[in-house]
Amino acid sequence: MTTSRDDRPAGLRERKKARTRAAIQDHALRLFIEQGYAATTVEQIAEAAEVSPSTFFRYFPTKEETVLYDRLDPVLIESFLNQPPELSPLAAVRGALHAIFDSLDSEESELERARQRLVFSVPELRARLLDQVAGGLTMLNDAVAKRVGREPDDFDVRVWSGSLIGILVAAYLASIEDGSDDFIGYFDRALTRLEEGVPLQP
Amino acid sequence: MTTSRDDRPAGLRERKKARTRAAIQDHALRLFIEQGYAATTVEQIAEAAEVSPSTFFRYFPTKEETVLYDRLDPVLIESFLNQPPELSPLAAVRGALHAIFDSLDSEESELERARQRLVFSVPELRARLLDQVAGGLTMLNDAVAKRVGREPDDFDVRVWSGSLIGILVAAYLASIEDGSDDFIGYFDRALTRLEEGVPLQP
DNA sequence: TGTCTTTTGACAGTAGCTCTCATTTGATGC
DNA sequence: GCATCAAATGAGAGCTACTGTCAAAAGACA
Repeated sequence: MTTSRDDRPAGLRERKKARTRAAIQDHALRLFIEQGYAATTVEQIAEAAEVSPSTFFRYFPTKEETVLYDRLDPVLIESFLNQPPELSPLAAVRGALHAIFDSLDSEESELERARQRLVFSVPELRARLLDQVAGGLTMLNDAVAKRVGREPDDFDVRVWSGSLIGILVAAYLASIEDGSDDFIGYFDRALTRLEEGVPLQP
Repeated sequence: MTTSRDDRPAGLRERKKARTRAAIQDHALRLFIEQGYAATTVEQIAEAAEVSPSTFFRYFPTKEETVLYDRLDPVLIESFLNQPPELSPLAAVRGALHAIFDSLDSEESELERARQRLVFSVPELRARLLDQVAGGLTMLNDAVAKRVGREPDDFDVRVWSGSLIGILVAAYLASIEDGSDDFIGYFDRALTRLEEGVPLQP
């Protein structure tokens, strides 16, 4: 049997769980946008999703996590690792970014953008997001090391990965500040600068 | 009259406030190290510092802040801005880092290191630290822009600042992982790499 | 249908944090 | 010194995120 994507919904139990999880997350996001993050209590979310508060915490360890859980992250890493081996690390990064973000339909990317706006405007969430980014740095560093055939604790590799993440964050912030939706374009330009050795003439 | 450093303790009130603040922070740090961060309650800290819990929250908005408040941060920025104008941005960064960290006596830097270890081991604190780093990026970006005579939203400037911060964080993490105390040395090497255009050959 | 396992809800409890109000304590003019 | 005012403090009530326990409900499987 061949199911197109999310392979095998399996039992009723699993499907119900997935639905509950999605319901909680959706209602949470909606309420946060409508009334603000702090002003929305877990109890309200639970009620909206028609579960008890206890159940809420069985699905999400913290209120923050309903917003922070990023479905794209693991997909991005996987895509990076699957880029053709003859590509340079930087070209592979570029390829992975495009592969993922160009595949989102307009509804998905609109929701994703709403989520990002929320994360950036709530200090609490922003802080945890950055911690995730730092975690991503380790993963990226390992992947880069593998790709260029060096050790993960190689200093050049670490510095390179660090600059890459720093550049991406800076480009992302720039796109937000400019009010632009085209963060992929910003990423591209930033990657090109890194390719050129991060020049900076007065 | 010449007071050596912290100019004019002024009134009794001010001095008492400063003492209370320091007491809270010191006892908090001590208790965190002794019993762990989560296991230490605000009530315990308040009791140790001989103030009421209400007073604790008048001095620090959150429990986290007792650890996170970094006295070196504003000093670093100031030092960067005061570096001789003929230096390149990168040389100015190097100069500022050395100016500050080389001036710490052994007790100060030991305490600072204990604080850093704590911050890095508690996810909650680490997350907020990173948010501070992101805030620092904006300040750095503005300072760099001024230094090279460009606009703060200049893309090259942003990318450069981003890569610098990313590199410093990566170098810092590397020093921690290696168990080295010489993070200044790591910073230096990382800065040199940036100077060379962040090369990475396979 | 009956049994076993997972999921759920009710409830109680802890701790971070806010707010209010009365009391104390340092600053200041006389 | 003393009276007056502003700032600092403590006591206490209250909200909410989060944890842990236990019994009831619902799906899996025979």
